[in-house]
Amino acid sequence: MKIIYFGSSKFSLIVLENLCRAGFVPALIVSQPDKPKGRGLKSNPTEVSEYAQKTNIALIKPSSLKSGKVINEIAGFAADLFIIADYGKILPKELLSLPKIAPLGVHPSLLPAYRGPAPINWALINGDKETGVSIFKMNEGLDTGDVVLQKKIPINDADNAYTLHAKLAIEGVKVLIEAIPGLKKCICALKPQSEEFSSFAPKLAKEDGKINWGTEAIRIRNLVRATLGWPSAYAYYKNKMIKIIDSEVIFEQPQNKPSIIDRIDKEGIYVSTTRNLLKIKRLKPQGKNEMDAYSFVIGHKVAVGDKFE
RNA sequence: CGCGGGGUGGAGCAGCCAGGUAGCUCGCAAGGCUCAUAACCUUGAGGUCAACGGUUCAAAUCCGUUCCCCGCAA
Repeated sequence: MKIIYFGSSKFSLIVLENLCRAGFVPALIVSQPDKPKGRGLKSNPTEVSEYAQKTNIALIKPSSLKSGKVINEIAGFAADLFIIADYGKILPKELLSLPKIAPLGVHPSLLPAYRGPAPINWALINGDKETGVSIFKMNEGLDTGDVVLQKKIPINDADNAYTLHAKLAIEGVKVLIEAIPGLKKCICALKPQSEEFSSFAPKLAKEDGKINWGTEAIRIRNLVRATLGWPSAYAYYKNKMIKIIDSEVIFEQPQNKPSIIDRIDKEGIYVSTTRNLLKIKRLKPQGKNEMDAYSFVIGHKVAVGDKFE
């Protein structure tokens, strides 16, 4: 079984690692070109590229998949299967027809729900109780191909963007491996996705992390766990940006207007919302390391009645 | 060389601009008060003020260099 793997992100890396561990080592890895990121804007390889270099698997990072040169190079591998997980670009028709069996996508949602780049985050923002992974036959659309196999995964109360990413990536590989043996047979009998029930999960913007205090505590907490890592749920305290790392809903009626600090103890800072209190447990002030909410209180003389914005 | 914040006892901060015996809140230890306590009172331990060099009678503080952490931006 000759596999070509397309991927870029952390999610993709976990899928790739587990795939290799299971014995499906790709003949070629295709990732996004190095991009300037981080402090100093240095050009850095994607996590998948790094892995390829570390393990000495052939790697290409084309800036475009449409050039004849790139297509020829990929065609030269005569692959049986493409596996595409969070690659970041749509594959053109010429490429999709190359693999002998099929181009397979791994997507961390129950398609046709949450098509697009940020399905995990949006499932958390919306407070969903379950999500899942889908293995589908890639076509020219954005996560619109016929579904081969799906698995539902419950979302626990303790889950956040990190844990759910990891969980879905690991489950995704399992389902993928399960799907491979019977592929040839089932690939022609697939049913198309229902357009009627489809939804789109757009990429998150910095602004999506901004906390709106004029809502229920539960929704703010969902935002906190959904955006952990990036872009992070944030608010302003005395004109400084504070990212909320960990929070909890306290089922008590707030004594103050939304965004006012209702109570403080060693466990955290309790902020009023339109319904219930939001307990901030860990946070990260602008330019500082992450810390317990109480440490922040101690160093910054935070008082009951102070306001977040 | 993209822009910016920061490195001060275990934690979070003040002090730096206008150099002159290291401070605050918390934690920790011991003692006290108390039926009792995470509450309160008293006492105490713990710091080469990131590193190196310079200026000075004197540097956490001024000047220079280096290392490390973080935010923005992507």
